[in-house]
Amino acid sequence: MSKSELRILGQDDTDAACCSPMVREPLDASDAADLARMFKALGDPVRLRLLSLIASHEGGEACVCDLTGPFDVSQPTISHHLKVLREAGLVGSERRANWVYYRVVPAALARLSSLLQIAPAPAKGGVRA
Amino acid sequence: MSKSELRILGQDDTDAACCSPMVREPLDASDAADLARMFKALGDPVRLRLLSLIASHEGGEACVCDLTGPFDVSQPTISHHLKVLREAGLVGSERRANWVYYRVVPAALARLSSLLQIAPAPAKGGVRA
DNA sequence: GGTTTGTATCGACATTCATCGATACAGCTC
DNA sequence: GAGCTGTATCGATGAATGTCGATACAAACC
Repeated sequence: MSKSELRILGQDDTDAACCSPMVREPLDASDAADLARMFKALGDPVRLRLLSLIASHEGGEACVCDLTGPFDVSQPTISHHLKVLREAGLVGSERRANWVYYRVVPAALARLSSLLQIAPAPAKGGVRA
Repeated sequence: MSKSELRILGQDDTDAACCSPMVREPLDASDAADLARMFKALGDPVRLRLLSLIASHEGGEACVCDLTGPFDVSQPTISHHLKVLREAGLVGSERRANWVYYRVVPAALARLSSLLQIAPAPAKGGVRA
């Protein structure tokens, strides 16, 4: 398993219904703690670039050997950052032969994205035209 | 002024064109540093709930007096967190009489949201509808 | 089996961060 | 002006974080 799990991105409604944007209602404390762990994982430039490199890599996955090159930090540091992303649920990893391949977890990114989504036209009375 | 600034949310295209999702191409280092500061600001449960409270408050704004109640932390701590959100560009503040009102900066949230947006159908071979 | 290559863990260190109490500042009301 | 209320800043402190070199683990290759 875990390889054949390629589900369509916004399609799994187990997670899809979870996240109305936070303009609609205030987050409760437990949701906030959960989401904050994910945002915190994104709160480092190296990790952000790592995620971007993984997401934009061909096939949607990249091995660690592809990721250590573009940075000025050491290999243990890259490994540490990947672990943070993995434990936040933003990426998953799989070992194939000598290499470990990382790929993004689309549902996690979609959850954060939709949380930050803002109503395009709030129809809030005074703001009209 | 500054009160009449209520522009429609996703409408200002000055920032709207900035952000192709990071699946399309890897972020460069300076963009990543900029974005990481914003995500880091979201990486705390108190700040996330603060932002949510502000965004969901009627009129799209809330005074600090509305924000200190729901938390177990002290008033200076709330003030500190609001400062972090403000310096990250996620909220703006305005003083009116005794009270200071905070409101979200929609363009900032939209930028982060669209960055995390994932291509709805990557045309990955098998996954098509 | 020994060696080599790719990745993760360990221990240490400097820096940043979240939090607090005390206090200062801003603006209202009397 | 005096006092009051709402908010921000200051200084301190314990905890978390990013980084490194050294080292351990995993899998291939000879």
